[in-house]
Amino acid sequence: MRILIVEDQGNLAEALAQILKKNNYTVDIANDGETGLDNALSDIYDLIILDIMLPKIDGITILRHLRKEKIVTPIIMLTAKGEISDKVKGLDSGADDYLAKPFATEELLARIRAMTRRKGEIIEDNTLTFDDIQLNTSSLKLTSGEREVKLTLKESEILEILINRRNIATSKEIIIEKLWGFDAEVEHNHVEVYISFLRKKLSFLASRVIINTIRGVGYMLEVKE
Amino acid sequence: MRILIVEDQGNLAEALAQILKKNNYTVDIANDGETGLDNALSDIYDLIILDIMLPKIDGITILRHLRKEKIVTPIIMLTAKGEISDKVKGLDSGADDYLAKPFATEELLARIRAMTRRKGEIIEDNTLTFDDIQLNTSSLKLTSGEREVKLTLKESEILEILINRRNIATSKEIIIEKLWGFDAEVEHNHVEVYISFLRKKLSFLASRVIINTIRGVGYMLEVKE
DNA sequence: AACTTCTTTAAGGTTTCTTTAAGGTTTGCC
DNA sequence: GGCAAACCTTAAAGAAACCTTAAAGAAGTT
Repeated sequence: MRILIVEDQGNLAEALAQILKKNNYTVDIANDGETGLDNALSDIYDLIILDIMLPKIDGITILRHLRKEKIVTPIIMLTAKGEISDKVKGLDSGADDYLAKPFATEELLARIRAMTRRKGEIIEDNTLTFDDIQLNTSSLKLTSGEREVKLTLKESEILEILINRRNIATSKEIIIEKLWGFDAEVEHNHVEVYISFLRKKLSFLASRVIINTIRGVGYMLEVKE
Repeated sequence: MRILIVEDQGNLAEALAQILKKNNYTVDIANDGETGLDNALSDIYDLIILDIMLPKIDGITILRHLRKEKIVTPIIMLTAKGEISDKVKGLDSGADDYLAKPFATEELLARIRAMTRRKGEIIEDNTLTFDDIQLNTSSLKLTSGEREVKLTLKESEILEILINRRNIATSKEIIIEKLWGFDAEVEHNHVEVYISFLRKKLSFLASRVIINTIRGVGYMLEVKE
């Protein structure tokens, strides 16, 4: 799976590339609109991540050009926070999705997966299990025995991380990076609040699962007694 | 694994180099910004530790230059305590991490490991064993037979050092350096207090393991009888 | 526009860990 | 034995880290 990143901010492009490579994508970077368009025209990519503000040729123009050339590669547009009008322009011009900077790693990966999913592909079962709880990351429902609660998106994301890392403590920094992204100005207290919400819901479910605090290290799921 | 240290304070650079070499890294030192940049441009390093305040060329400039030259080696910036704006500048310019002086050896090593970790690496099992005790350095739980106690972060760090150096006495200075950093103003009594806590917990576990004092030298784990 | 739901902010409280400090004990040496 | 240095232990003060809650703010819906 080959992805092209068209982005002039070197550090952002690199960071992105790093993440994508870790997730087994092949990545190329173009630092300005001109090279970006050239590369994209080769039509060898499965996905293009395209910044709007670019030197030489801007993202919207590239997008229009590509669609005119009948290149239908899925495209995710990157836009600075708040540039809603850009969003509209992007979608109008045939972008498949857009993402505001700064964005959370997990969110980008989720969108890429959604975007590159082939039609007819088997729809996965989105259920994660840990001891007596089951989390459906798609419907955001958490179940234990006969009881069930709805989680919010952030609650579900945090629980998902904790379930996936079951045997290793997860620090607040890791959670913040996954949920809010790189340079997000998010306090530790955010995480604490959500952990508190999750604990309340777990206790409502009367589950044996508890979220254990390891002071100075992080959080970890455990089974009571 | 080859690391470049760019740092003008000779003693700090040497101390760092010592520690890294002990941990099986190959280390080069550059004493000013100019040599540092030259060396870094060779692109043979797996990691660069870069001080911000440097003669000739400062750290931030070096960093920008490297990123411009498409050198993506992970970089850890060193900053004097409290220079938060420097931190921001560093990350903005594409640094991967920063560390305030003075720093604890273990923290530096942990960050280096995190930074140089290859993708897809198996999540480690965080358990250290010595005779009849097992220490989980992630959950901070110490187990022996059926019994289990929770350790605090510092207790766990000290025990980890003792287990890793099982056949060699560990001085208070070494422990202080690893837990609090180089020039930390920490008394020997701190270590004594924690050793005392650990002994109490070991005895609660009814383990055969004891912490032996070697007067004038340090501490060492041993098995009773 | 009113409503609902989710997310963020903020404050105060609680718990736990770390540090301090002081008095006691052991050890080696003269 | 007497002394000093090194070490041990403990309680309590101090400092962090964490928890919880309520309410404000944002976003999306009807």
